[in-house]
Amino acid sequence: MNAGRFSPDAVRLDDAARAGWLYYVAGNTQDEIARKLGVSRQSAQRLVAMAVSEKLIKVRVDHPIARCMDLAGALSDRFGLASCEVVPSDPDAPDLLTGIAIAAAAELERTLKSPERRIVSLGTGRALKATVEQLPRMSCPQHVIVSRLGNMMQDGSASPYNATISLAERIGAPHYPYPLPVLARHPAELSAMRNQEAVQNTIRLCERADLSLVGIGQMDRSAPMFLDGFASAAEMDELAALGAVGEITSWVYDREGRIIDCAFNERVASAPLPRAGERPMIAVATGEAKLPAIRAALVGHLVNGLITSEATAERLLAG
Amino acid sequence: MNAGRFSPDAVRLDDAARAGWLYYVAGNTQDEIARKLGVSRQSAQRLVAMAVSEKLIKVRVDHPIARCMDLAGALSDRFGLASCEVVPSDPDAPDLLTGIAIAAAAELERTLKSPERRIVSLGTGRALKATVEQLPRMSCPQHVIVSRLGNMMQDGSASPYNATISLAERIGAPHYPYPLPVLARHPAELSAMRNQEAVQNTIRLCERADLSLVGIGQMDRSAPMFLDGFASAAEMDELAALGAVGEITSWVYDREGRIIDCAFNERVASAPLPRAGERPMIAVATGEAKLPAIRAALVGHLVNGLITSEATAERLLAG
DNA sequence: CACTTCGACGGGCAAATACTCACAAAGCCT
DNA sequence: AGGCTTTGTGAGTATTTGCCCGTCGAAGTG
Repeated sequence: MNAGRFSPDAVRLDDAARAGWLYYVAGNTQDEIARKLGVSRQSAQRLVAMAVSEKLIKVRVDHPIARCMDLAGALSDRFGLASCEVVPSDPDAPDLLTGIAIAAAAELERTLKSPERRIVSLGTGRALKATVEQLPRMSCPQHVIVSRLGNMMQDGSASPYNATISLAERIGAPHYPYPLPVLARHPAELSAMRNQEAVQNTIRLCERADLSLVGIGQMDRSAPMFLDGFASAAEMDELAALGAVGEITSWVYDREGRIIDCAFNERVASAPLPRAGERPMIAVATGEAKLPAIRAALVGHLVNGLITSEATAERLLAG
Repeated sequence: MNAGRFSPDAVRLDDAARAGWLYYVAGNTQDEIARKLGVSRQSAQRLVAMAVSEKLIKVRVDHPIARCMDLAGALSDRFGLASCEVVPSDPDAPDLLTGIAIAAAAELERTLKSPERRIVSLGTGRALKATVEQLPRMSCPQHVIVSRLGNMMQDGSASPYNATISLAERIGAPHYPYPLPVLARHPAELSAMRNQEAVQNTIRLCERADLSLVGIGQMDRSAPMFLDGFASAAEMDELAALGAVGEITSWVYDREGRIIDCAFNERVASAPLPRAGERPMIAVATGEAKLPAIRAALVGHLVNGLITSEATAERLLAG
């Protein structure tokens, strides 16, 4: 028999383990445990509580979702997120948008269910488009949908993946498209544009949004920004040289999540991106290619929420 | 996305898992869960209850309870066991399988965690079935699961309590069902069966198993063997007259743990039971009714490991 | 199309559980 | 020894949980 074996502490811990076993495994009530161990009910409660606080009780949830919640918790801790959701990946198609779109739609739906007026601001992109498609039709004339960035290029042609209009249509809410192109031709033009009453108003709405959903764009040659023609190859190279790793509503940032001070960003007409606000600003993004962009956005607190896939969450934590 | 992924049931189960995680792992109250998931408190309660009833929640107590360790040590000494585990009993339900199933699952898990290939052989019975249910899902394609005995009666109907298939499914490992019925009709038939290539191969796997878990059957009128229809009342009487007190994978033995030389055993098709091998052969059994059967198995070194309950351990040592 | 059945929902309530507080016993320092 | 801190205890109370039951809507049926 070793020394500490019967020390008061050890005996008490044994009792705690026994109480914890009777409670969690055998399903007794604390009253029954008290009777069986011959102590008062309050003591039994304390023993059970001790078993928990001393980590004697290990609980695990045996469902794929559980792993996702573990990952979500870890991401929240690591990056100080107010909200984080991780969706199971299909191993064969880990970056399918459907999963995160469903999760993002659920988040959106919760906000829209409110009877009080809510302002929802949206970015653009495939992920958000898919999100809106997952939202059931509902009637919410009390809310307002506002776009955080323009819908067209300098030449007036419309950008695809505009989620604002579809969302507003789907839920029957008034909406505010962003009344500017994505990029101004030069900084001077931009400041003139910004003075317009409608623009000011829209930006104010964005600032007051009760929920904002944005996509995250990577900065390599598969960048949405490049593919959709908002930036030329030359511009992409230039940005890459400045350390750009990602963009949110066209604001280009570096690997620390700092909006880069450069010619391109000086032409970005989108609503300003507040750093780490109080209000939910949630990124909806997944995919190997977007990893550096997502990581930087989290590090720089450009967003305080994330909806992503299991595979991406794992990579984010590993890196 | 596979078919069932978004079926209503699956979604509900996901929510249940989520609720269970938030409740048991994250320590939320049901009210908080309700708010987070956007449902009423009552629904949250139902989800948590479902997570429990669907066995999504696994609890184990991580503490060597002194009394149980004493009993385990005493049993090991007395019967020369290589391993012995005693789990606390609930005084009002001393023979609950849950407790020993959790312990056996933990043992099994230790073996399965190995990156090298392991061969695990299993018997049948309620205890083993419960054990497999306690095992978390994991991915172990490197291991092999093999059954020590058949899964069906002479007429081809399947026996319940088959643990091999569930285990193999749960961990995604290849498995070898035992390619014979439990009993042959007569010894001649048996020796013909034994010559089959598949049978030889399966038996060899059993002999090389790195871990074997078996149940223990008593031989009175509550015998699993009798209740499940593998032996008639007449056969049971005959065996009792020959001094049978228990059976392991259908091999019937007497109170000294000797396999009885009799007509019944000559028809048993199960893999041979090596006496006191080097490799772990662990019995998972508890209950007043099984006492003589367990004691004899230990005395005769039919097994070299035991997982049982506190109450049973005490009785074994007392007798 | 009306009717029945079934399952889910949420309100309400009683039981179970967690927390607070005041007190007493035990260890500890001076 | 005496005061001090620490730790456990029981009583009382607030919170949380489990369950019953009436209601409602969807799906099935004649």
